[in-house]
Amino acid sequence: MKIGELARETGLAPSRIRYYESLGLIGAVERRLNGYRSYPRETAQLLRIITGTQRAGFSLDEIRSLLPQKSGAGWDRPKLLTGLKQKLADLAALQASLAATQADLEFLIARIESSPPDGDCFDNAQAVLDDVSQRQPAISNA
Amino acid sequence: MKIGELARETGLAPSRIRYYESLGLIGAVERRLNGYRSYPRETAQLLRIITGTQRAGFSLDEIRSLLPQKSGAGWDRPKLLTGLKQKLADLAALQASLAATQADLEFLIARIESSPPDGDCFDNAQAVLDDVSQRQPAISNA
DNA sequence: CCTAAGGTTAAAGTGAACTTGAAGGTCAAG
DNA sequence: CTTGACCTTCAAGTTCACTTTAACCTTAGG
Repeated sequence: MKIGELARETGLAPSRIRYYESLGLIGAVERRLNGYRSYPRETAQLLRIITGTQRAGFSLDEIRSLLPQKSGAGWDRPKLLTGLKQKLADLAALQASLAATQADLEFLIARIESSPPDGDCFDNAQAVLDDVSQRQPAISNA
Repeated sequence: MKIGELARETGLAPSRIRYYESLGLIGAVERRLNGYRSYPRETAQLLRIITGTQRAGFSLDEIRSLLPQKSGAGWDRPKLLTGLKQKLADLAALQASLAATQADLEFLIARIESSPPDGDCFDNAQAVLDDVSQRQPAISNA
């Protein structure tokens, strides 16, 4: 699989894929005789995992630390497990924070929908904002 | 409340708070006679909402479009509601994607923990990676 | 053979989100 | 009345995550 095909399959720009490789996120890529990169099928999944983890709030540096290098000398299993479990905890925290944000949004929407249909001016806006502000901490901030 | 106190309370740098103001995220801030900014108590909550929404994957530009400007001429209620509901949908999608990532991680951890304690070398790593790659799409990519 | 589409590298450019620096004003304590 | 902590503005600097550009090579098709 050439880089263009992989790009089409994942929706990522070829430049982005090469960039990830340059950061060590993809490991060593096989080359054809002409110098073209040749990817195994799994790379698409790997890229999806990378972008997904990214959207979950992890930096590319953090992601690299999680991904085992195919080309590496070997794994440090305990270290890897610790890292993975840490990320799992992070993920849970992020999800909680997301849920809180979602609750905030839902509350805000309900408040607006149930407010008097005629009075849509400044005071109303202020009241809604105040209501939202009054709610519990909701979001745990790093 | 002066900017330093607000900074301490929220854990944000004063420069960051001024930056948000410059982007129109905080609206008009009251000033004392000496020119110092003076914040009402709610601002801390507002900042927490901003950072939380940010962590949920929204840009400051998007966040501004969601936040009503206290100083603005008025609200466009239908437009606001549409925007909020769109964000809610986005949030749900992001949560689903997070859950999938979490499932991936849990699967990976289980796989590593149950693998032969002696064979912790390259082949093992490759097998784990392949297993993970084989799982369902898991992450919906933008 | 020529062309168009796609591949290669290295280096420079971009946009978002901040931070830092310079140069200065304010204020309470000693 | 000076010192230190805090405030002000504005411009410039930084980091991250890419993209774009330039110069060049490869391959398939008419």
